[in-house]
Amino acid sequence: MTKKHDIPFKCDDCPSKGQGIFCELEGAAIDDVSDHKVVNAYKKGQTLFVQGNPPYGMYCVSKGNIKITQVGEDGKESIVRIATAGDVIGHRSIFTDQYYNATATAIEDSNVCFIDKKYILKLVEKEPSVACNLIGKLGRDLGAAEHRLSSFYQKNVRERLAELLLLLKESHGIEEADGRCKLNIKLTREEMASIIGTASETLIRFMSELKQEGFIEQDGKTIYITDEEGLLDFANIAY
Amino acid sequence: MTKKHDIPFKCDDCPSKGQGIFCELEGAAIDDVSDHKVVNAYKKGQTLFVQGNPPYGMYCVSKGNIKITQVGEDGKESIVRIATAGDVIGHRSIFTDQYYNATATAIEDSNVCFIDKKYILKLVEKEPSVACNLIGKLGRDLGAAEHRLSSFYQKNVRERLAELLLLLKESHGIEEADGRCKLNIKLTREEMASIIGTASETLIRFMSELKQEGFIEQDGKTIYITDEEGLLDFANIAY
DNA sequence: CTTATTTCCTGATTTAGATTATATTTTTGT
DNA sequence: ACAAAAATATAATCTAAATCAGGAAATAAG
Repeated sequence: MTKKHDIPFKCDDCPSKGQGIFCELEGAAIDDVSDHKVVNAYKKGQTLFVQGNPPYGMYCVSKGNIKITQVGEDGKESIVRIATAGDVIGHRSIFTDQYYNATATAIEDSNVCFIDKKYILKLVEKEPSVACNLIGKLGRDLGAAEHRLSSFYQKNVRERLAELLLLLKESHGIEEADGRCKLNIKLTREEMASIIGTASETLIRFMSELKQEGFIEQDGKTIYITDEEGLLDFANIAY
Repeated sequence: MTKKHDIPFKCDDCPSKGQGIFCELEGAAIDDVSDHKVVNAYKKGQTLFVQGNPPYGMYCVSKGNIKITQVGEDGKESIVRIATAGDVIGHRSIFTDQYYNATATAIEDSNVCFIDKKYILKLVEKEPSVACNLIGKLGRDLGAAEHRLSSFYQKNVRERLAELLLLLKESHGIEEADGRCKLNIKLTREEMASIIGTASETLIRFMSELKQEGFIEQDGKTIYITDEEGLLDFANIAY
């Protein structure tokens, strides 16, 4: 594995400051967190941790996007979650006392802080705001996972794709001057397919369809949403 | 809706004592919880709360089984989780400040305690053990949801059915004297189908297959697992 | 007890999407 | 800059599971 590069900075200077579970900590309290973390720079494709390994701490994304994947016996990869700036990863395993049941991989060059397990467990006991934010974060993630679960059964691939694009708009969308919305995340077709649980060929087919219908545009690997209403319609179509 | 029936008792006398998120509270602390709850008896089929409504508190199952479902535009129902004695329900919505995004329905006669929202929020700040147990509970639920998510894509219906039966054995299995394992939960075929995300006809077909193969037996609506190894094999089969 | 309703089961038919195959474009490494 | 590898794209075929259809059991209701 390529050696990851260390770049020290304080939580107070983090680009994702005010977004994560430490957002309510101030002064000495947040400096204390800074003193207990290590910042690592991961190149695209590098893994933070691997399914089956024991957790030694928690990760907090400062910059970039990390995919959380599960690999089946047959080698098929499913993306169960994507973590962005301000998100934590690996927290699940710490508090449930289980081995990692997923693998975390940087899908672009990212900065991620590592915080020791013991310190986090202590911090949650000491700082109710951290505990509450963590509960909230887990709660929203669980809500999202359960929503996707029912989508899987209740919707077909075209609808799930439209839903995915709208979700990515919420989480990574940037409104452009020309009225289009740029999705500020680069995913391969394979990765998009493994989020909505379909074959990449099928996903590509429906992406082409969406482009032809004029709902989305593409510039290299960057996707622009040009007609949100249309996508909403497309996502609801019942057969 | 049929009137639900109130039956007062203390947390210390709860059949699920020691299993839930309050398990580390003792003496005055647990009595304080008792003073802030109401015990309700729900008949089979009664709903605790409905998707879209605002949450006023949290539910803690004392006895019985509650299904958590999401209904799509087309009316299809997905069971996203089943809560048993010791489990909490509705906690997600309280801490994420969202409306309920699922409906909770008793699948058998059950006793469930209701705890006011304000009190719970205060308790989590005051009692680190409750916060940690809640984080652990959410973490395990999230892990289970994400596992099911990847199963959905990576496994076919027969494999998911075998997996479901093995999971039900873990959560509701009772070892019988004759070596069989009784699943102490009564689900309709429709409900089982909506857990693994398939049509009831398809589920019934594979259930018949499992019976013919001798992996399971049935007595009325009660399922017995007679060959766990066989099921494990059945769940792994790759085509 | 009899009827009605719901749940369970099995077979036939259809279809959404997986799989296979092949070509083109883009990215990566040297 | 160029070759090799990876990602994208489109079309043709195949299959797992949905849907449709009809009856048997089991439960509930009168």
